This record gives sequence, C-alpha cells and structure tokens, in this order.
Amino acid sequence: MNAAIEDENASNYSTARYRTPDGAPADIVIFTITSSSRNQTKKSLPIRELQVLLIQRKKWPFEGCWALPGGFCNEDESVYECAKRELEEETGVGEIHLEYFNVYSEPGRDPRGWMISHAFFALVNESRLINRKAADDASDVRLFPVSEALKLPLAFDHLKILQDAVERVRDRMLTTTIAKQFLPEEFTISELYQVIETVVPDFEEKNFIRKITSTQSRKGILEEAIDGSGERKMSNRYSQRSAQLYRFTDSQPKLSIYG
Amino acid sequence: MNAAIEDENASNYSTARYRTPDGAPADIVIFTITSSSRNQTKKSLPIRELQVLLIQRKKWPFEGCWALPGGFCNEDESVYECAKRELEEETGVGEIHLEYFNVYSEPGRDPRGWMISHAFFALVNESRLINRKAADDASDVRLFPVSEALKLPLAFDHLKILQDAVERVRDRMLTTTIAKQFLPEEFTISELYQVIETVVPDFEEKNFIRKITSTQSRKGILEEAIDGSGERKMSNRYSQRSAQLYRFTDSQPKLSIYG
DNA sequence: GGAATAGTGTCTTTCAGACAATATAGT
DNA sequence: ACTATATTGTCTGAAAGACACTATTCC
Repeated sequence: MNAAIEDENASNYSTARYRTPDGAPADIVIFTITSSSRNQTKKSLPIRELQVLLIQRKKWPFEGCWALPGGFCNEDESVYECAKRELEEETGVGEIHLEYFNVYSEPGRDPRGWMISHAFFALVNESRLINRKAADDASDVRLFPVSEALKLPLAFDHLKILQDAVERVRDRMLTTTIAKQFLPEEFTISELYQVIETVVPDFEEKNFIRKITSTQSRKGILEEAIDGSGERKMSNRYSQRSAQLYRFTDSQPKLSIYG
Repeated sequence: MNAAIEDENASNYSTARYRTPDGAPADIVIFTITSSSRNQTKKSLPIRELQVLLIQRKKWPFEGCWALPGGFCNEDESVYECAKRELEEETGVGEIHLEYFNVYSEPGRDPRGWMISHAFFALVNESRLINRKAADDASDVRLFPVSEALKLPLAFDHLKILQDAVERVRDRMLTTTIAKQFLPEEFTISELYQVIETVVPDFEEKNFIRKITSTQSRKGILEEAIDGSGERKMSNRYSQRSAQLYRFTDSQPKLSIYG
C-alpha cells in the first residue's frame, strides 16, 4: 500500500462523526404446517394448515401486541447467524431451513430509534415443534393460521413483513423443492400435492402424478424410495391401497420464461 | 394502550446500553450492456458485452482498489432510497431498474467498524450512461467487462457481492422480463435473444422466435409494435431484410417446477 | 451472386389435459 | 360389497426440437 495521501486512515478514522443506526434486528417468520386427521374411523388424508409462530410482546413498544420473533444482532455475528440463534432459541432445534428475504428500514418503523430489520423465513416440520408447544402451552408464544395472523394488529411493520414472507414462500414453494421441509424423508405424491396446496391455495395441476414421475424434463426432482432388498417402498398411511413412496433428489430444475 | 407494567417505556428506553452498528451502507452493482458494431461496411448485429461500473477508492481503507459504488444511509431514508440516491449521483439519471438482493454482514468485512451492507443491482441502458462516461473520461470511475471485474482485487467483500449479483441477474434475466432494461422500447427478436445471451452465456433456445411469438403459454409477454395507421412496424437497423418490432407487455408468466 | 439476417414448412417426439377405467385393501 | 385413494389407458391437441428451406435487401 502507498502512504496515505488522504485525510483519513486507520488511526484517525472515526465513525462518531456520523449518525449511526441504533440496532440491526433480525425478524423471523417461522412457518409450519399442522396436520389434523379428518376422519377417525377410516384412513384419509389429513387436514393441513399453514401456520406462523408469533410472540406476544411484554414490553414497550407495542406492549401486548403479537409480533414476529426476533432479536438484535451482535457485533461478532452476521445477521444470518443472529437469525439462526434466535430461531434455535424459539424452536429448540437447529438444522432448519432459514432463508433471508428482505430488509425493512423505513424511517420511523421502530419507535425505539433507527432500526434496520433483516427479515427471514423459516420452515419447520410440525413434528419438531411439538416439544416446544407443550412447554409453552399457556405462554405468550403460539401458532396462528396465516389467514388469521394477517388480520391481527401486529407490532411494528410486522404485518408487511408477514405479507411479504407469505408471498415469498409461495413463490419458493413453486420454484424450488422447499416442499421437502414440510414432509418426511419419504412421502407419497398425494402428500406432496397436499403440502403445495396448503401453501399455495390456488395450486392445481391435472395429472400431477404423471408429470412429476414420468415427464422427461421433471423426472429428476423425485426418486422412488427403495428398501434394502431393492424393492420399491410403499405406504398405506393415508389410504387403503398403498402408495409408492418418493424422496426428493438434490436436483433443482432451472426455470425460464423463454423456453 | 395500557399503562406500562414493564421496566421500559418511551421515556426511559435507551439504546446506548447496547453496542450498535457503525453504519449501514448500500452498495450498488450497476450493470450495463455495451454495443459495438462488428462490421463497418455491412449491416450486422453488434457485439454486446455485460459491463459493471466500478470506482477507484481514494481513501483508506482499500485505497487505490476498485470498489462498488455506494454510500452510507441516513437516518431519514430507507436503504432503498439511499441506494437510489447513490445511483443517481453515479449515473446522473433516475428511473433506473434498481433491485435489492442481499445483505452482507460478516464480522470484520469492513475495517472501519461494524458495517452492515445492503447490496443492490441496477440495470442501465448504455445510452443513458454516455454523458456520464464523457464527463468522467479520465477519472476514477469506469466500466469493466464483468469477466474482468471478477478477476480484480476488489475492496471489502465486493468480489463476493459482485459474484452474487451476477448470479442473481442471470436468474432474473431468465425468470422475469428485465431484459427490457437493456433494450429500446421496441426491438427485434434477434436483439432480445442477443441481450439474453450476453447476460446468460449458455442460453440457448432453438426456434426461439416461434416459442416467443406463437406459443400459447408464452404469447402474452411480447406484442407486435404497431404504428399509427395499424401497420406492423419493422426495422432494418441490423439486417438487410427488415424484422418485425416487438415490445414487452406488462405481463410476467408465473413459473413452477411442478407444471 | 454473395452475404447476412428474418422467417416458414414439415416431420417426429414429447407433453398437457380430459376423463374413463382399473387396482388395492380396509371396513 | 362399499369406499377412499392410487394408478393406468386412451385419445386429442399443443408444443419442442431438428433442420431444410424460402425471403429480403444491401453490397
């Protein structure tokens, strides 16, 4: 490096001359899909619903309001690490799909000061939230159906964040294989279809099973589950006739509007 | 609102108890496509190249290095507004496609302190940069071909930001109609094809003209340019035989891996 | 006529969409 | 036998992909 020819260098640089943010929180939209069985007497597909985890604030500002879980970043972590830390605190588990989707920085969005919030969404399999739900049963944290959450007077600009998260997760549900986050390792085509439908209400594909299993251009995304002896694995969890089990591969199709 | 039952409220809340970020910069990856004619004697399609605008730093840190244009957010603006302001300073024009794509917050990414950077990409039609280029001809700001810029020792983590921006803009080029940012209002199919090729080097669609103009599911994205008297407008800017001019409509196809 | 680009004809294979039909196994 | 779900058969029309062919206009 050359000698400094400017008026600043490491020893005299100071950030104190400028107004700086008062905090960089990460807020997390934690989605899960709940299942409840539709019929006790016969086997049938469950009723599924997209839910979001909210916490009730105990402090000023927005005391008493429901809000997205989150917290402030520390200096020694990235915002992704911060979100991951908060997510683990909230759910008790790691290894969860966590994806950054937007920044919220409108002046005045937080009465505490100049807060630039980084918004993530997380997709958690219902089974992994059960312990937590029991522990917090009567507490200030609970799952809401997304349709209800969107009608609540959420704290800060969290309604906007939630709206954007829903839009984003719907997009990702159709353009990536994140559906796997809501499914067991091995699943039937009907289960997959139902999960997609749950997140994207107007999803409809005729002859879905054919397209997903035998269309050349899409065949790569699923593979048949095979047991130890090379037989195809079947399940009759939800039906009389047993259905072929599938699993996601690692491949993601590339999409294009031009071809 | 209820009376405060907690230990904090507007009058005693203080952010000073926490370490706060030293700044929230916005960095902008400004892309343009340059055209240079291939042949002076005959009409032919131009050679196009994807370029990125960089500035040479004059101060510590990374003095002398090339870096992405950007600047610090003020308290009274959102990071998008900040990016827009910086972009206008750099290009001299407004009304430019500007899109947020990621946050960069690894500890230590900026020797000046705890800086959380918000990265945008902008797509500028070459014609709108010409004035600026002349003004800054011998200065510390210039366009680099993206392939070259990726080999430079850029300041901060700007190489990573640039790599991510290139990846993102390629994705958006194929999944949205941002190609229009690099084209005049009306253009030929060949021009469109060339622009996509320039951004996405391995793009290849056989029978492109057929798919884009007469395939039912894709027909909506372009429309034929019509002149005042209802005739179809043609151009022979780049060819002997004149070609039909098209324009983008407002519609964007929805993509899905499932159908 | 040659060059450069624009666009069409034609054929084959694959895919989408509709819908009927059959298969399986629990009750 | 009835039922709920899974899966296949069959037919039609649309689209993809290959590639040869024609069209236009400048040089």
